[in-house]
Amino acid sequence: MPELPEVETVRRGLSQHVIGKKFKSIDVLHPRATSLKSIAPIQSLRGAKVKNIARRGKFLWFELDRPEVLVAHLGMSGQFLIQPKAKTDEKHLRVRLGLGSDELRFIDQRTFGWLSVDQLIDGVPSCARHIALDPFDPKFVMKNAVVKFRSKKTQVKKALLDQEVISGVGNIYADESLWRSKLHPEARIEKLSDSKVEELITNAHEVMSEALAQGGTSFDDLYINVNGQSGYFERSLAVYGREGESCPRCGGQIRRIAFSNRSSHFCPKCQPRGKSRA
DNA sequence: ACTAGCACCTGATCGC
DNA sequence: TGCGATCAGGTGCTAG
Repeated sequence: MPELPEVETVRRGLSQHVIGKKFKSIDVLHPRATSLKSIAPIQSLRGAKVKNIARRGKFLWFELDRPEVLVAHLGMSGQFLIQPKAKTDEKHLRVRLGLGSDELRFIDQRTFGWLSVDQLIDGVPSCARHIALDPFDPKFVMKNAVVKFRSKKTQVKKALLDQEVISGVGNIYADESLWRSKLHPEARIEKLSDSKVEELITNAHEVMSEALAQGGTSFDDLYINVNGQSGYFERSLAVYGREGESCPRCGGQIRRIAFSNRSSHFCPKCQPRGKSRA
């Protein structure tokens, strides 16, 4: 579910409410809430004080007053909520971290999200070391990303979603970036120039920046900020979830096609597949 | 070494 | 009303 703008919105919310607080108690209510890669039980972080909260792509981590970090991935339906201790448990509450009068709750309907204890290697949790820099990272270098992107022999949308090429982009912002770039999701990368790939990555960065400014995209309450607020970028989407509607650019009819157990939304009129090879 | 495909879950919605 | 099929913001394993 949550892509970079949503995860960054959550990171900012957590920063406001959790930095400087101690995990006074930790209760794990579902076994799948802990990643198999965790180097220690989540409960072992009891007593740790949160110093900072960092992110790369869709991975979040809490830096603590000890060498270990608490890593979190929201998967498709994970969320963090700051709640008063007395508040009734949510149906899919998986982990409860006591902060004093409030609790930090990790809630996750589909259980694809997880928490883990990990160590930092060069400032990044070892479980996230394979994740590429995202376009918001100060160390992100466009030229390197373009080279990596063009080395892939696949469809353009596959590479855009490949978190080892560029991180942070998910299904919504992939479709929106491709629309902005007038690229068919199934276009072959081999046919794209350096400058076209750079344009695509720039558009991905831009659409995610705009979404972040709106607090992300919320279709329902599966994605909300730590205080329960929705994001408002849904109204600005051009193609995602708009099958059958008119393309805001050319008026063509937006189509939805199958894409590896999921969907791609695009305008066949202004996102042509590209010239077929001779 | 690379890529495609599917498994991992729960719940909402749609068509019959 | 019920029931199966399909779909949903992601990642990672494995077969080829």
